[in-house]
Amino acid sequence: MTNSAHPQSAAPRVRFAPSPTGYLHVGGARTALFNWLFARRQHGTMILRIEDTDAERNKPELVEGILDGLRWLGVDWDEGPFYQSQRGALYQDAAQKCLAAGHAFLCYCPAERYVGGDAAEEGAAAGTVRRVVRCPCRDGLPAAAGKPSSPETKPAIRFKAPLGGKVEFQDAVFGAREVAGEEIEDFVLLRSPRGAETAGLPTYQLCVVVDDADMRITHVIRGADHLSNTPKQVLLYRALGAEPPIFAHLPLILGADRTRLSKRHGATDVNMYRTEGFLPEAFRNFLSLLGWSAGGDEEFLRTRDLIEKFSLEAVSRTNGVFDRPKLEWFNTQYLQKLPIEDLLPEVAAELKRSKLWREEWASGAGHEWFARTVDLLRPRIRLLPDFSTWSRAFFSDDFPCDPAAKEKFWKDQRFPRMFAQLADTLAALPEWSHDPCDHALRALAEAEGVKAGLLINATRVAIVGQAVAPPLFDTMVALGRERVVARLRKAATSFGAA
RNA sequence: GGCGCUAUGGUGCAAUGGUUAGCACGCGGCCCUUUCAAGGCUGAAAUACGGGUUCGACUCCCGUUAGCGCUACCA
Repeated sequence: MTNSAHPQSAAPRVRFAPSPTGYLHVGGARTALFNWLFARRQHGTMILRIEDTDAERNKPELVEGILDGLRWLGVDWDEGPFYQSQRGALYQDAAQKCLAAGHAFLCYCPAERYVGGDAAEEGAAAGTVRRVVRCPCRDGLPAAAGKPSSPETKPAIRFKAPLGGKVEFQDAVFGAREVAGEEIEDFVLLRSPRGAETAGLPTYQLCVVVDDADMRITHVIRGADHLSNTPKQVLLYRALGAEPPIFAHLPLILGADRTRLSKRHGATDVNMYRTEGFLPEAFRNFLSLLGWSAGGDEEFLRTRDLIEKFSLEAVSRTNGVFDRPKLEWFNTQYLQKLPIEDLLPEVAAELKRSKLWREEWASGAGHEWFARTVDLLRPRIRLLPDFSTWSRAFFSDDFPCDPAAKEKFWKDQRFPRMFAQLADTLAALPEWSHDPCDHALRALAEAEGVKAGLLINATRVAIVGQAVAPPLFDTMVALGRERVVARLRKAATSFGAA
């Protein structure tokens, strides 16, 4: 009984559904990115939904950080954000509907009767109950388990999982999936009320399905950690009279030791990468290649390329390691290869943060100078803040002189004299450009009987305060005659004297 | 424990059942050179193991091993 709203016939609708129990982590960001790439590629709709049903672990103040992370990543959304905490009636209705239709039952078991996870292992060893597969309450025997059913006992609502048969669904990444009905446990839909005033809160399984159905999500793209839970959700879709969407489970992102990525692997908060000064497009490129590839050998893929080439079918099924060195490589690639005008705003923002920015660089000749200087600097920059630290001497006269770099030259008393001499020569140059500076310095070096390279290195330290900088004469041109001459004169008097 | 997923160099990805198994990061060497980068060239480095199927297997099937996921009144 397919209707016109069948998942595959409509324009795709996808969603990213973080829960505000922490920051936006790398794995979530990758999930968000893939949803977004898919939506943009297919001209579909991207929806943002905040899954905040866990009243205890949920921290509303974290939502803004997650949204910031998404915005920085360049992931935008067409609908939402919706909050599950504000949609309670929908879940209550759905649970009642399941109950009325016989798809669910009231469970009077105390919550602590059944345990899972590690505790289950211990329980198994002790020969006690391991897990809920078939709850004794499902046949309408509230007290069947021998539990006290006092008038105060408030039931949970559990889904009545099938005793046999198969549950099938389609996964764009993992293929056609099939699970035996008896493998699925009687999972909770509505928690039993804790305390007299609290209504039973819905569980994740109920909320996702109700919302995904209500929001007409056609493709559920999420982490592979949800793969095993999907059959339960498929059952719920059917019970609610909805057609299940197509699923696409993404392989997990692991740390260097191949365990799940966590804080001890370093930064896992996307906003930390922003703070460190990665370019969002570089981060996006790197992230997109974790569990996906465009097919060929091309790796430098700008956002438009990613959108053009993205497909769920090309997503890998293998968990991948988050390789920070490669992320850094991507960043340097973007720093170098981006059209200069695309990079300038990021650099300007960095300089503003560091209070080094000057409005005259925003337009006209000042802007041209700014663009040329950034262009000169960028092959050596690794992270955005390097522009205001490592390259500080290019944007301010207030910069430190590296003592170690200075020490290499200050013992040689010829340098102060040569700096003074060079300053005079440069000041008198008819034209301020690379070659005249070059010739002037080499002529001086020859006259003084000093190797040109040595004088070049010393001069570099004199005018930018450090041994590492772009080629000297390009640096001179970028700094401008005024600054170079002034800094040389200052070095002439302060260099030898310590 | 049960159920499931996965397996190509250290890492991320390629390879219609037929390639000397390719690219990139990282690592080593060389070139360039005015410091440091960048760039160019280059080297080492992989199909987890065992059985099948096939003329031929990284590719298909089975088993083993390992890793991971799920197994919550978390999401």
